[in-house]
Amino acid sequence: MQIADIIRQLSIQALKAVFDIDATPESLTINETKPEFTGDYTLVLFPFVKQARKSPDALGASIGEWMQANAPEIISGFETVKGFLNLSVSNQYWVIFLQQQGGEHFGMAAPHGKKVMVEYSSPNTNKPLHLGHLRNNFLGWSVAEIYKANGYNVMKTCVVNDRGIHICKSMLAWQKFGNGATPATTQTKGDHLVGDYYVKFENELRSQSEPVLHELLEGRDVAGMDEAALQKAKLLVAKLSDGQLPDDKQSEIRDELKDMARNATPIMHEVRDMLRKWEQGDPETMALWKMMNGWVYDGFDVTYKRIGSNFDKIYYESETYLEGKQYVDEGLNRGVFFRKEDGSVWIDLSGEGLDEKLVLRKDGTSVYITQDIGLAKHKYADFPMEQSVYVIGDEQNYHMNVLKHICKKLDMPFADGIHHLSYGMVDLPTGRMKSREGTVVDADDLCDEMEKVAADKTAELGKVEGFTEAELKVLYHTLGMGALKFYLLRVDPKKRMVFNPEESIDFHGFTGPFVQYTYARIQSVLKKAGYTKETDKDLTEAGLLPLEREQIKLLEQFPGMVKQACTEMSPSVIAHYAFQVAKAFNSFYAEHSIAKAESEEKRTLRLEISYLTGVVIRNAMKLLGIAVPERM
RNA sequence: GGUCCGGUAGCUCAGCUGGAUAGAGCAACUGCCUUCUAAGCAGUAGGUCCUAGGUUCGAAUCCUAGCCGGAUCACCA
Repeated sequence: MQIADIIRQLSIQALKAVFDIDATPESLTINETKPEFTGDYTLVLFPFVKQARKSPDALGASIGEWMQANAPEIISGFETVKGFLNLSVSNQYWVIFLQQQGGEHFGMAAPHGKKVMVEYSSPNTNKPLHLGHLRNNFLGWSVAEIYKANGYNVMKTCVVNDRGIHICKSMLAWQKFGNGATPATTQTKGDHLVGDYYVKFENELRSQSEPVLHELLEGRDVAGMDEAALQKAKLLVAKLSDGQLPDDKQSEIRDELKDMARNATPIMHEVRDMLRKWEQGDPETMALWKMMNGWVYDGFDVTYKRIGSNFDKIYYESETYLEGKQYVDEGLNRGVFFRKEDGSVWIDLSGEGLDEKLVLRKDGTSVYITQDIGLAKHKYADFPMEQSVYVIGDEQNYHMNVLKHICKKLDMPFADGIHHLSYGMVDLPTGRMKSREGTVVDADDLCDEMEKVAADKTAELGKVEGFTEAELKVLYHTLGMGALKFYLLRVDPKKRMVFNPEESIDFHGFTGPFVQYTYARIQSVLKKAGYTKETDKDLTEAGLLPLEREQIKLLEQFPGMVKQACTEMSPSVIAHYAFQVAKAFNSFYAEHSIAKAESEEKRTLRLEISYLTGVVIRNAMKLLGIAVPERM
């Protein structure tokens, strides 16, 4: 049990014994004592002043005395200040903790058999990965590690969006403009090559749609548009030329016309044809699809390997997208869904504060949500988990809410365990990333840049001596990825965040390399001092200086942080904690000599503190997916 | 318009199940490398915690209203 919980228990016992007050653990406020007062943890007395019918000072004194008398091995002293009972934890407690609780796996809970699935990454096979995907990947990986550290059996999954009109766009453009180009002939990474053709498609579409839009605005008929659409377009144009509409309404109509024009272009007709052929299983189209997707997967493999991401199971949408339909029948039979006159199927979620939601089109084909229902069921069949975490951007909050409600209404056993780990978009200092303006930060480029900066800084500091070329390469990778991951994970996931390129490559302060540096420093000290673990030496008499005590206190909190990170599904908790530990150690290091301590007991004590700090940093960073170097 | 999320130092972010004088990092300024790694440490300066009410011993934190920013409310995925 952690010391904060022990103090909580003691407080409850004291209140009962001295004042006969029944307090619940939740009704107690226990904080760390502010540095300006003496003590380690503080019990807030105000809530009990009335019941005890004592002044805060008297109340605090009684409780403090009781604790000191009944748990002298834990509480060594107390002080009541203005309604706050500041409790000092005994040196003995801290030292015993340091010698006995520590170990290579400190902070990691034993397995308890509960299962959790974490779905993350979810790439499209028409574009390479970018900065937003990195936030997703790092979050997913880290949350999976955090669950493992809390004793869960974790299955990491990835759902690949490998079908649909957007995939066909790359395929069509390659057919039209590619001249048989392959990753090999062009020396281009497969995902980038395919992405390039996606861009080519969009460019072609733009140039084709401009004249069409012009025609529409002129009120002329456009080939390839059906009668109804044409009528609608004419109506919109008439509204526009009216000149009566406010600006925002006007631009809305312009956007709508633009869309219509885009859809009426020859190339959009072609791409829709291609999708139809794909759905019919046309051999030629399938072959093209398989070939190009293969290129993309080869490219993704390289990137995933580089960023240290992998999955236990990959689901391909092309294989699962038809599965949801069978549950529509089930839902209809049970009255969860209803059918409208046109044949479309809906669910009414107005009771849940949402709207009516379509689950099957009138032509009988499934929509996004239908596929997700099918996939959820499929996942559960593969891995009957208690919890299922979806790492998906916050623009899908509504969708995920709907999915959870539908699964609940269908009485799916995993429904209550569905959690949407919703994260905010990554913006640039200049605003949001826009592919049209070419401001998207490519994942591969970013990794290159980070490693290059790591190399430059290392060279600048003259720290390359004693490393082989191969070791340096590993080090640059460790540092570059550490900086990037830490930068993206230190922010609360649900918040939108700003990616400042200059700040992200900073290796000072609240950064990955700072924590990594502290770890390397510790290993260097331990190595030079010839450290070996000593558990039988009696250190309780050596006393604890303030910085020594602070450091042990911080380390003792690690298991609690691991738990908190899990309940909050927030790696940022770990990032902040890891930084705090590193920062405190550096102060301690600067103030006290470790290997040349004043006495043998102090030397042993400080080596133990250093060792456990190293363990905590390594384990905490591992939860973030960040490796730590033995030297740097 | 409905729903959800955010608004804390010049910038990026903690703190939000109510607790003591609101914290880090970056940027600025001052010091500290013949002693275990200076990618470090110590210090100075920097705040209407969006606004206005309310709840109470106590509010950045809870409630109400409003302001600003974002997302979403598709027979797209």
